[in-house]
This record gives sequence, C-alpha cells and structure tokens, in this order.
Amino acid sequence: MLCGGAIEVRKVFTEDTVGKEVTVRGWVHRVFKVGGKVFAWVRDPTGVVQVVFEKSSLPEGTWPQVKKLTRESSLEVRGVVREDPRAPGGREVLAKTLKVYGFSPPFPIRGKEEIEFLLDIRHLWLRSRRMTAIMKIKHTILKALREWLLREGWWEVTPPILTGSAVEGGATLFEVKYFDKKAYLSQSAQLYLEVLIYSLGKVWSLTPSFRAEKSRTRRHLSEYWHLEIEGAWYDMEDTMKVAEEMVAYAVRKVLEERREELEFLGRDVSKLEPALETPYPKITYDEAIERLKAKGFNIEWGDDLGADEERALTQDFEKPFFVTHFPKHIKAFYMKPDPKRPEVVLGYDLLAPEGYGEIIGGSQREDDYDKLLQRIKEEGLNPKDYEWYLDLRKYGTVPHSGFGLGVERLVMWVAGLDHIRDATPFPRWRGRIYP
RNA sequence: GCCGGGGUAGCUCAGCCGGUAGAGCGCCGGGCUGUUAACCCGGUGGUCGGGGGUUCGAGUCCCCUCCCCGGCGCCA
Repeated sequence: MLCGGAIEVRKVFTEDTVGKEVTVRGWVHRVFKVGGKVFAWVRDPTGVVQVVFEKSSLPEGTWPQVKKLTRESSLEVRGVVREDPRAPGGREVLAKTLKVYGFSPPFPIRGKEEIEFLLDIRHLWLRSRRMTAIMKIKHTILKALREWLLREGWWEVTPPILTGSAVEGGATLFEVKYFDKKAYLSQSAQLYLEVLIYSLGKVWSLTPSFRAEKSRTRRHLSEYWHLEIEGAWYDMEDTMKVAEEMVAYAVRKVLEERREELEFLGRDVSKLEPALETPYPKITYDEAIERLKAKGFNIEWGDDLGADEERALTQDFEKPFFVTHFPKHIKAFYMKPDPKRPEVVLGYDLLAPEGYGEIIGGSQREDDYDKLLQRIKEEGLNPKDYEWYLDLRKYGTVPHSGFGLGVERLVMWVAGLDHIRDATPFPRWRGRIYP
C-alpha cells in the first residue's frame, strides 16, 4: 500500500484484485477517446494499467474533466478491477472517481523524435519506459557492487572532488575558481585512496569523476560515476580477482532482479551469462599485439590500442577479459614496472565483450620513493604538487594495487546500450550541460 | 583538435535548373459506446540556425559564423 491508500499499478495484475475497488495513481501514458468512453493507460513506476471512464459510472460533474485528459496528465482514480481480454494485460479499472492533480499540455514526445530534440527535453524523455528500465538496471548494478565490497570487508571512504592537482596530465581537467586560487574537479580518487590504505587497508569510493576531454565517442562522458578500490598488500593479480568477482556478481544480480527490464531493452541475456563464470581470460599486451597482427592490423609493439583494435580483440571472447602488462610509456606514471621486464608495467584493463571494450583500468602502484619521483619528473609533472603523495612512499611504504571502474561503461554493456549517454540520466559531454 | 553528416511548422521530413514554402503527425472544432501508434470530416500552423554577398528576385548560389549528430585520438 502506498501513502494515501493507493496501490502500485503492477499489483492490479499480480494480486487478487478482480471485482475489488482499488485506487491507482500515476500519469496518463496514452489516452483514447472513443464515442462515450475514454480509455487512459495509467503509468506509475511499476507498470501500466488501462482505466476506463464511462459517464454513467462517474459522479456528476466529472465527465468534462475526463474529456480534457491528455498524455502525461497526473491523476488518481478509484475504481473496480475487472477482467477483460480487450485490456492490455487482461485487466482494467472501471473508474468511479477521478482526481486530476495536473493536466498536461501536448507532450512533445510521441516516438519518432530525433536524438538532438530528445536530448534537449531529456527531463521529459526520462519518463519513457526505456530510460526507466535503464535507470533500474543501473540501480541494481550500483547496489550489487556495494554489496560485494561491503561483504568482502572493504571500507567505504569519501575522497575530495575539489583537488589541487592532476592525477594524470593536466589537459583534461575542469578548472574551477577556489577562493583566490585555482582548483580542479577530480578525475580520479586514486591518489587519495592510496593515502587511506595506510590506515584502513582496503578502501573504496564511489564518486563522480570529471574529464574535460573533447571526446566525441559513444563511450565517453565528461562526468561519470567512478568506482575505485585500493588495497594495501594487494598485488596486480589480487585486484584482478576483485575486479572479476565484483563484475560477475553485478551481472548475476541484474540477471536475477532486472530480467524484465533487460527484455524490454531487447538485451540478449545469453550474451551476459558467460560473464557469471570466473576467472576471466587474461592475455598480455604482447599477445594482444600478436592477435591484432594476425587479424591484419598495422600495429607494432609499443603502440596504444585504439578503439578499432580494442573492438577487434573483444570478438575473440564471449565474456570480459583482461589485457595486462602494457608498455610503460603508454601508461600513467604511478604504475609499477614489472621487475622481470621493466619495459612493461603491472597494469591491466578489463574489456567487456561484444565490442564494448574497457570498463576497468587498474594497476599495481609504484611503491619506491626514488622511482616514483623519477617517473613524476619524466612526465614533466611538478614534484611539488605530489609531495604528499610521495610522502606515502617515505613513511612506511607498502606494495599496493587498485583499479577504477566506469559505472556507466558497465551499465552500457550489461544493458546492451549503443551509447553511454543513456547510462546516466543527465549526461554531460563536450558542450552539453542542459538540462 | 581532425574528418564526415545536418539545422525548413510543435515533431518527422520534402522542397528540381534561383521565381517570396508543402506533406504526414500533433493541436483546435465536430462525429463515433472497446480504444491498443484509433478512425472519419473541417480548421490551425513558418524570422527556412545567424550575418553578409551575388541577383530584378535566394530555403536554393558564394563567403563568414553559431549550434547539433556520427567517427577518430584520449580514457573508465
């Protein structure tokens, strides 16, 4: 029972309501006016039910309001549930009373609008069944990721969003005014998480991250939700295990709890099922290059993997897989070189299949003071900005590793979306900041 | 930043070799007692993204500019 004595629309169908009086509330999803009857499909967060209005069943004075009902008008109806094969879902509500909360002017979305228009009225588009399904899936993914981490004993911490310096390079930072100084919106909590492992051991955070890249791809947002973990005494392999177990758990939860939404989105769930099984395959960067050469790519050892290359690699796997041991020069300064092969780092990406590509990037961190300082200098960064970070290697350094997961990337793959913007209600990229 | 596509009615689009704009849907009015993207009849609807130029005349040709979409690089 909802507040005010109403029931969820779904319950009209799932509970023993036939012949009984119920109150439903929601928005008019569609309305048909036929002769002396009006059919309104009423939508709430749980479903859609057909409400039938007949003049003879309604109190004096209500009929003119019924005639004025429009799409997206909000209302409350008390009526009797009855079975009728002509009603969607086999049941409908014959209205006895109507309370209109707000009439709606003509709703601008009817189903064949262009993306540009839809993005401008995103605040209305979010009412669609498609966006609702995606947001429910995202909810379940976030819940599952949290559940897994809490169950495994990871501490949730709260790193800052306003930061004084870059994590990796300065070109992609959003600059903000900070009193009489400059500050930046965080693009990763990693450095702060590294601080916190010295007291808590295993930590994680879920925060927005910001990238000012002028990206124009279907896999980039300027603002996205970033799940990051960092563990003391975790080596690269240890965090890869965390990554695959956590992802597998999230996929399992979505398959258990969001079946209906996946179906509505047309997602082929058989493509997700292989991801339930861990461990995930692992290939080295060297092997990736070999595979790509065999596929006819013009690529040499030392080149970074581009979008086409990544997509081609995902064709070889039916579940997420790791690519490990990248050349040092294409990765961030904080990654620890492989002691056995100093030209590569102890870093990895987790790529989702079906062309989706990278959803996680992780590494073991450089834990030696001198080597880290040298890498900072090599990158042209100012060691002064990283003094506190370098201190971590001075005061009782410890081997440690971690990764960052792009929540919207994970949602995109699980839900089978063709653009990351739909994995978040109010996407920000390039110039888009409205609504 | 680079490459490609686009901006005409509220929406989706058409508009030829330059002659001051059309359709469908929506909306409004009327009709219809079971609609499922309802249907039928009538009506309504435009600074053709912005600026400049060529021309007797520009949605159409030329120049500049703004915005949007797709792709690349970068990344999660």
